[in-house]
Amino acid sequence: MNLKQLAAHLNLSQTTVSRALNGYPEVNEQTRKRVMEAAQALNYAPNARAKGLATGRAMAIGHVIPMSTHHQMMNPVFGDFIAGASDEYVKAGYDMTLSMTGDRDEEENYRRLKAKGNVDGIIVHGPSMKDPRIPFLRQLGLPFVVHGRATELDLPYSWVDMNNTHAFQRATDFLLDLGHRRIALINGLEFMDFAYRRRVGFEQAMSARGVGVDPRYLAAGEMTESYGFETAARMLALPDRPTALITSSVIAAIGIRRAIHAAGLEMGRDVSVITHDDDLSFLRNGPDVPIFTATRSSVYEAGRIAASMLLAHIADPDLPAQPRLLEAQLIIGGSTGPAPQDAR
Amino acid sequence: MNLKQLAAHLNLSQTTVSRALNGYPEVNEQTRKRVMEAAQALNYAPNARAKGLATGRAMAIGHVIPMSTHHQMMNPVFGDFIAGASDEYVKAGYDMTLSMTGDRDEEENYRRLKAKGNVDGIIVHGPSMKDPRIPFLRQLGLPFVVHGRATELDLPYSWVDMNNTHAFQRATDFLLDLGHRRIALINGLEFMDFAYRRRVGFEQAMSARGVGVDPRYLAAGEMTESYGFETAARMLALPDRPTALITSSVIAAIGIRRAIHAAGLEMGRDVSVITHDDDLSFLRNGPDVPIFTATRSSVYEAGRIAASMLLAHIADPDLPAQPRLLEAQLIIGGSTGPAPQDAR
DNA sequence: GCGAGATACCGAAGCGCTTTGGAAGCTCCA
DNA sequence: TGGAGCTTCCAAAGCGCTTCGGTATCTCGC
Repeated sequence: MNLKQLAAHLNLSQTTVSRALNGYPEVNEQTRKRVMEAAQALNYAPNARAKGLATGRAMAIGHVIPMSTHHQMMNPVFGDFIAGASDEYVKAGYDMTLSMTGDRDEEENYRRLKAKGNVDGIIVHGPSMKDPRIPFLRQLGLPFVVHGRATELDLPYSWVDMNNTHAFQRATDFLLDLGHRRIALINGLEFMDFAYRRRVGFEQAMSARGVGVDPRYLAAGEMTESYGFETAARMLALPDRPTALITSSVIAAIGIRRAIHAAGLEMGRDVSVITHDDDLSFLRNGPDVPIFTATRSSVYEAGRIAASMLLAHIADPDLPAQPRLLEAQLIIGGSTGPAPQDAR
Repeated sequence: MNLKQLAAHLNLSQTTVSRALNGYPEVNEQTRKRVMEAAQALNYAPNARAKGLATGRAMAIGHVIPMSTHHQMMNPVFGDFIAGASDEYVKAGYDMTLSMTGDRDEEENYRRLKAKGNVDGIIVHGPSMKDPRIPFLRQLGLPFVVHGRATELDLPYSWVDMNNTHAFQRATDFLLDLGHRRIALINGLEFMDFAYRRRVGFEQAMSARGVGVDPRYLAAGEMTESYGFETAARMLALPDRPTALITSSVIAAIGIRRAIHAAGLEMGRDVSVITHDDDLSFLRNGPDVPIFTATRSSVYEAGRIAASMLLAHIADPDLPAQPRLLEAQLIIGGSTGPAPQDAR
């Protein structure tokens, strides 16, 4: 069933039917109703490709996920972000297309995406500190919004990011207030912008109190359970082991908890833990009393915001670049407590 | 840059340029080379919408994710599956589009997907035991492959699924061999086909040895960490607590581990645990010595297989429906051991 | 030296939609 | 009563590609 057939069936021209369906004013309300009903009954839906060809708009958004270390990065956060974005797209009648790219020929990839013309804009995931994709996309002229940002780039572009620095500053301050001094940071890979910023926040809080950062208490890696476990186990084996650990993800925190138990210690008493919590749908940090004290910021929400910003940019290409900084909550759970007396 | 311009630039007809680019034989090799080079230099890429309109093929696959309990289902497994599928699509030059649907008006959704014509086939995720989508899609005539299957449906259709029944049968047998008798199952939601099959496997193994299943040892719910924790905590508080637990996901298993520790017990000694392990990229079950004894089957691999099956169906619509059953490995980790003497 | 068969190219139609540029038919007032 | 001004509709062009149906040129065997 296509427009032509529908028009013939209604004894109307394609023009009129098209206009009736798209809400143009120059069509009689009765006619419109008749058209709508027929379309419904024959379950006609306009062919998206033809529509796109005629209008020059794809009505679709591309999400490009870099898979740096081959699939390692296909991380759990992504699902929730996508879900949030999708909710916005659905409302606006947009589709969502996914492409995973290796880091190789990334530019070529975006260029094709534009030339092929099946997206009207893209969301950039997982920016590094000086992400070359950002200047490239600006020059390419395809609307885009970055989830996160690139610290070392001084260009106007739209992004939505959590205030990583501030969140980790607060988390660190909280631990310092509890008397902790030997505080460790088990961070994500630090070429990723979010991880870099988190370390900065941590270090700022420490130096603001005149507390030194022991390099043995710093680690950065892929945020897996086993990375959390191994790193924490190593640190806890030190003669002057840290009394508190801050980490970047609940998954790593779970590994840390395991290491604490394995060392015969108790989390929240012997060793405090604060994690960042993306509020993932399948990894709730305890429904009522949170297991972990955490800096929390919903990545689902970030997805929604990024999507609606992008849609705004598409609707009005002259819209100036727009930054959007989300503050994390600091929620208190059972994983933190005052520093043990003997460690003060 | 479009075909017309490229053709003009080369002093050739659109026809010839098109044929040169698409590898048709009726074009001089020198001409083809010249065309290819010009296309590369001017970085021309054919407009996908126009191409689709002309060929009737979208060169894209749709993934439809049901979000039953509003986002709860946006589960961690999905990311890895998609990554696997994507690898196949890239090779074949296909794109991937995602749509998340509520359970409401699901049919309408698929119908639109077909009418809009921006996918050539779809992958169905998370089938329930009598999933209405399957008969509907068959009737709709859009090629599809199901990840999982619908036990109560007796229709030919293509699917790729893990042998859930057999995997859980083996896991149960393994525990029985270790002398366990009070074995609990903490399962996923049992209207989901995979969860149902896992319970069947469990029960079959138990009854084959004449061991009864205590209803207090059975639970089914959303596979979150806290569900694992709470359920296990409840069961472990029973006077005749289970000596072994089988569960459906590593995430739940992590919660179970926490409950075991919280009860002052040791996993692998006082209580054994076997989990199913989807071999997720961000949740490796211990790189060398697995933490959990597990039935393992890579969902990334399932994604690859499903995708390539679907592509085959698209290439040849007459291909008969094809089932594909993947066997899980039973890998031994540190979470299982002989049943405690006093429980035998 | 001529027709058959390759070879290498081209013109134009058509995919299903939107949208421009009218054109009927109607109302309504001078 | 006639034409200005609406309202309501339509024919046809065009979006960028593929592909059908040709055509011109060349090769080659007899």
